[in-house]
Amino acid sequence: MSVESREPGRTQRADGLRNRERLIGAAKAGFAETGPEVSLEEIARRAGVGIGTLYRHFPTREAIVEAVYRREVRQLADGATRLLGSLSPGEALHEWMRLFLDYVATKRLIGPALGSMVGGASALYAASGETITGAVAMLVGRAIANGDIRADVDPMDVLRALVGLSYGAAEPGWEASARRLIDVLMDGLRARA
Amino acid sequence: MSVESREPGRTQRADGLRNRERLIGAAKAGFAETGPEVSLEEIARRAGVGIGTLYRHFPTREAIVEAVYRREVRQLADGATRLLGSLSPGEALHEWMRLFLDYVATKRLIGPALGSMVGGASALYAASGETITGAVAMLVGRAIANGDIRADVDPMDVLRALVGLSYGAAEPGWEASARRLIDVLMDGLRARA
DNA sequence: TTTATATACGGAGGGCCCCTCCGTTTGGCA
DNA sequence: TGCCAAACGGAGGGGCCCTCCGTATATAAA
Repeated sequence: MSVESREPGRTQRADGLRNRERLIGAAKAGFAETGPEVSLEEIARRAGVGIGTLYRHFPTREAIVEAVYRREVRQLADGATRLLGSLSPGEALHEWMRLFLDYVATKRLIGPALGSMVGGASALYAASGETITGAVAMLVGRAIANGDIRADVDPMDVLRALVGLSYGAAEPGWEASARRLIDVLMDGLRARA
Repeated sequence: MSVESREPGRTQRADGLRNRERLIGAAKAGFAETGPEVSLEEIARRAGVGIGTLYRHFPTREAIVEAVYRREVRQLADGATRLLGSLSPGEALHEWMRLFLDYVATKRLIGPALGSMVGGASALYAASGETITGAVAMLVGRAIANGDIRADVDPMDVLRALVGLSYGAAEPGWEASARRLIDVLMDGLRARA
């Protein structure tokens, strides 16, 4: 927050930016491997950074949790554009659905840690919902326009399917199963010859 | 557990029993005043007991949380019998409903701390549900038999009403409001002349 | 009553964590 | 190249969890 929008008192130093990114990455890895209770000192260690640096960038635990979440949402949305740049629209949609699974895993890991944010968390989730809706609409639209998938597909249906797949994330083996189901879903979406 | 059912290798010492009770009491007070994250050392301090003693009686945090919960349920159930011994059945029911509020508060405070018990927690809750169902059935039955309340009252309806009152426990002022509503409910239940 | 001993007690101490504070280093502009 | 705000790192105070073990005592047997 405070670091994101800085008035030009000087400039944002490159090392500061780098460490910030490292910390977010380390936090994500820590959540994935240790769970939501991973210690802040552990995150700093993983990032190869002093504990003081962590606290300067993220004054509270929630701050860093939120940062991880934001970055994940952004990467998911950016992923749509990126994939459309290098793959056929149909393939891009397919690949993006796989990306979505990773996002779900993150959300699940991070949700608990966000519990204390009371009101703020729901606003955060709401904003991310819009971002994702936009991304899926774009992907589906392009895929239809290109004739890769059936023309009567509602983007929201695709999103609902993905959300549906997310129930029961947590059980072991969930991700493998979800990936298979995504392949099936994609087959079903494809335009018939 | 291990302490509850002891084979007669010797006897359960009186001081041990006393401290166990003190610890449960202190834990309840701690949950009420500090919340579910109250530290075990704080509980021991409140009980006027060394930390070692706490750990001997309750090897894990869950163990003491569960003990508080069990005691609360038992007191609620025993309360029904006790109240019936000293008051008219109608008054006993009225007073017992007030007791129920205290139980709800405890459950709310303790529920989060039970999160880690995974399967065990639901079994614990289920057992307590039966205990409470029995108590309310007895109270209502006696009150009807005595002509204190209308004869067409289903005990489960009373229980449902009480559970309904419990929604929104957490907001400040909830308990006072719930107590007033219990008076209203009791008026409604009373047999007409 | 006295004694023996299983039972119970208490708290020091090791390890980890949170968070602050401040002396040191360094990136970037002039 | 030199300056200095920006950024760094980690020691240190305080807390919590949990174990371990020497000490005290309730109780049953003598």
